[in-house]
Amino acid sequence: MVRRTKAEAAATRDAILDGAEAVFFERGVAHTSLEEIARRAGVTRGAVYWHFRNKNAVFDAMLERVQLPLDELIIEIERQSGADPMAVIREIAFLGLRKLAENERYRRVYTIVFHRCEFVAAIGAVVQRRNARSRQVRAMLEAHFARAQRLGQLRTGLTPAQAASAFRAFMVGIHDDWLRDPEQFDLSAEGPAIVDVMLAGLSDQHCT
Amino acid sequence: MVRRTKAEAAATRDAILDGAEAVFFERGVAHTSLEEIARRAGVTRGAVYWHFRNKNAVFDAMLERVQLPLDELIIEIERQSGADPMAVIREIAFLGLRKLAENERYRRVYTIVFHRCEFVAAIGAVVQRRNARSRQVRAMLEAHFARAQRLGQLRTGLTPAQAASAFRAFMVGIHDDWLRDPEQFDLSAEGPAIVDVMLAGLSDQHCT
DNA sequence: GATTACATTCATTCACGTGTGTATGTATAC
DNA sequence: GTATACATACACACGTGAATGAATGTAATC
Repeated sequence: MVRRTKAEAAATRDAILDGAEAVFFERGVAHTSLEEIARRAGVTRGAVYWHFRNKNAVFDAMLERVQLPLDELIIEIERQSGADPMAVIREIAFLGLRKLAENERYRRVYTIVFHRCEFVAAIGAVVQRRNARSRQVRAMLEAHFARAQRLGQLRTGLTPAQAASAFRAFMVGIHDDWLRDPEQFDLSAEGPAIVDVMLAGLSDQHCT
Repeated sequence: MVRRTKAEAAATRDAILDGAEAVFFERGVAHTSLEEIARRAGVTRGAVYWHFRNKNAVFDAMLERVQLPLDELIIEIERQSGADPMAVIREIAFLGLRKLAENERYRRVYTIVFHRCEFVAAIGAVVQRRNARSRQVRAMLEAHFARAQRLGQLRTGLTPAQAASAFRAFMVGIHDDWLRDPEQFDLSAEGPAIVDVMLAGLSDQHCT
């Protein structure tokens, strides 16, 4: 069982990432060995070390598999409903919750990110990339809220930065809290109502 | 250096927990050895194994050191402002943020809980206790929001369960997001305003 | 288009370090 | 004198990373 065609090699690479996803989810990133990942993927550590430098690289690649498509979707949303900033915010929130509720891979990977790994200097590059991503998202949110403010849609007395902080905290919290115990409430059913609570807090109130 | 008085023994126990706190924070729970904890505490692994069964027991004890006082404070709050349910909610939120901003031990331990450990079956008891605690908090919140609803203080169309979910997500998110990068905004200064965004979303709107 | 030469894709093996749990030693408080 | 509060020592398992092997795809050559 050796030198395969390019397509077959790509398939084993994917199998390794699938295996990593499963084992990371079950045992946590730090507690899983490359041996377990390889076994789950039906290969040996040799294959893993061929495709990836070490466990961090596996983790990294596993993240990219779900983050890249999501980034593209967000860009798409921004282009479509670019006119109304609060609508963009709302769509992004709904998109996140829908992904969580419906896409198993997304749910599993983010469970790993939130509850099955340690964000520590040892995984270096991952942490830095995550922080960079984080600041990028924050900047995007602030820009939308600033536009909302100019349109009189932001609650009076609230700065765009504060709005961004509140919204981020809320979205991060939904992920963290719900993924910790998905049985605590029905995300598909209650999600939109819960998001609208946050949006109501952020929006200027018009009394009819 | 051996058999000490009871008070001295309790002091070394505390020193071990202090060391664990520091090393867990720096390297993550899974990546720290009892040897490192012992060294930081100025003792050997022998002392650690005498006071605790294993690393999980150390982690457990470290958590209790901050959770017990916090529980008592919340009980105190509930007794004082028992009349106004939304005021209780607000006080609890403020208390949490104040602890985060001011109490270094609280901040470090919760950084560990949120970003430096893996919640996986391997740490068994801790996970179960956390889930139990979680359901308990949720029940308390729902009770307060139910009372608020009867007083006409809850946003119309919102159920107490939804309100509890939204509030929990928000508070968890503040912890998760801010602790990941405390430099991203000034929690002491902006915290109250951000909390009030959430509360505004949860409250019924009175148009004057 | 068959052969040759080389690169790819893994499997296998080995050397090494590191952490754990326990057993044992020991001096002191009680 | 005995239980306590540690320090020391030991046996063991596990994981890593690199080195090596092996078999096949692929491309160049004739």
